[in-house]
Amino acid sequence: MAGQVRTMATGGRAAGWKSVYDVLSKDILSLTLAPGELLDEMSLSRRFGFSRSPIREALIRLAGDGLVVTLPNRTTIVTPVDIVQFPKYVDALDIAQRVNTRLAAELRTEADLKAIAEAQVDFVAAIGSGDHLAMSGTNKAFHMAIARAGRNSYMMNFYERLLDEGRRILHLHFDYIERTRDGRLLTDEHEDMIDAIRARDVERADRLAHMHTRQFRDNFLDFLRMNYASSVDLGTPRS
Amino acid sequence: MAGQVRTMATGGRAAGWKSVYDVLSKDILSLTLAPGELLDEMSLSRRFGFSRSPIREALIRLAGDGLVVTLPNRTTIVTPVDIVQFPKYVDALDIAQRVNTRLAAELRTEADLKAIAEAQVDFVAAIGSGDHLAMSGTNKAFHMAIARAGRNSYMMNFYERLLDEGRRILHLHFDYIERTRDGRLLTDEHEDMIDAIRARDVERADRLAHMHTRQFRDNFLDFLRMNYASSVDLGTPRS
DNA sequence: TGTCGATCAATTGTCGACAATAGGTCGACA
DNA sequence: TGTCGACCTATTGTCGACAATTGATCGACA
Repeated sequence: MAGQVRTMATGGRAAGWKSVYDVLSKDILSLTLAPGELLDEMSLSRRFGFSRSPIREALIRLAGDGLVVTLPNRTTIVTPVDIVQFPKYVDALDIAQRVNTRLAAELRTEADLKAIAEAQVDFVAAIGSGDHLAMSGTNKAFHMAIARAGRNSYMMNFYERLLDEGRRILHLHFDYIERTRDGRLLTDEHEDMIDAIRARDVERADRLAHMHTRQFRDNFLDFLRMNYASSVDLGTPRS
Repeated sequence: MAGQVRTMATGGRAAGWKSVYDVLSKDILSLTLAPGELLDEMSLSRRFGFSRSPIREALIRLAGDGLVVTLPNRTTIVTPVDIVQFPKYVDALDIAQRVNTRLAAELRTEADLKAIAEAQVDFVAAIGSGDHLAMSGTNKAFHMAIARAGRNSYMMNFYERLLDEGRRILHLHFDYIERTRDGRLLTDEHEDMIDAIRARDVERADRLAHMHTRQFRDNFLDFLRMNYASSVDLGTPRS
């Protein structure tokens, strides 16, 4: 490490583990730390300039969030993105997205609408900036604002966890989305959802949420279907 | 503390935090450790006979599970049972129960059915034993066997977290249930669910799951409605 | 060449000490 | 009597050291 990152955290105690947690969380969500990558305490201790205790505490908290995997006497790893589980992920996201968006259409206040609209403005700005981490972060913030309007913390927490996994999946194929979608990234769908919530149209909100999940799924499947490699003629295999 | 509980854990390292985690987890779920109760590291260190590090690690893991609340520089507390949120909890449990039970009816194998049936046998035995912790534990295990048959780990994890909270709520009113239900505790409903899953009757499984949630809700609301106090005549308030 | 046991180094889990924090108590003052 | 500041104590957060674990390497042997 060329230099230590000894973050001067604002606020008092717990500045150790929290600063480590925040940085690692961001790095994992943005795929700066790749799925499966090793996170050993000694390296992190040298990198952040804290002793191993706050490092360990940050890692345990990240494990609680599902972002890393810790096993006894083993080096912690960044949680792998399990593509085989993608269909299960999509099914769960669909449920969470539909329930939270329905609840928002049912229970929203004027203040909620304002917050959702502001989150969408931030999202559109992030799209313009080209900053992938900001894009995935403001997308999540938009959906969290909707979930907040739905007023069920259990459903919201479930949704948040799924959205975080979705952020990592998004980062796997941002380049692809930008090339094939003129960088649009589903902004129209967000606007439609806002309209349905404003109109208290629960069924429409549900349908839009469902379509939103399907779009996300189809984007990723298209990405997986893509063949990046140059055409290489290996000849016809002999049987 | 009259004597130390220095548990001789099987297996190697991580025996420190894990044994603390297991004991505290059980105590919290059974309400032996009451909601809101303080868990200070020094006392736990003396109680379990470990230094504070594994205690802290266990507490951070318990916080990740939602069983305790840790804040910087504050003594950790057992997560309160928030009765105001009970309706939100029931709505979320309803979704999770229905989705997992539907999926089980759709995707179950013969091995799944066997596992579910065995879990129900354990549950019935626990009812007979009168051991509240075993009753709530085997009830959870029954529903987890169903969720396993549904094959969506995201929905299963969500359900598990809700069932754990439900265990604590169950422990709040076990005596009441036993007095008013002849200790039956919904065993017939479990059998009906097994039948629907065996028959791959997805819609019936869904309905039964929904009724199961409603029954749980109604039991608890009846319990809250009960007046335990002896009748005390304070006279008619003067306006 | 493959297998096994011994050794070593780098990690992880825990220990106890030190420093920082927060709440309670006490005395002074208005 | 209520408020404020100083002091004290018991906690929490972090430190660095020690012991345990694990994987890699090496040498011996068949």
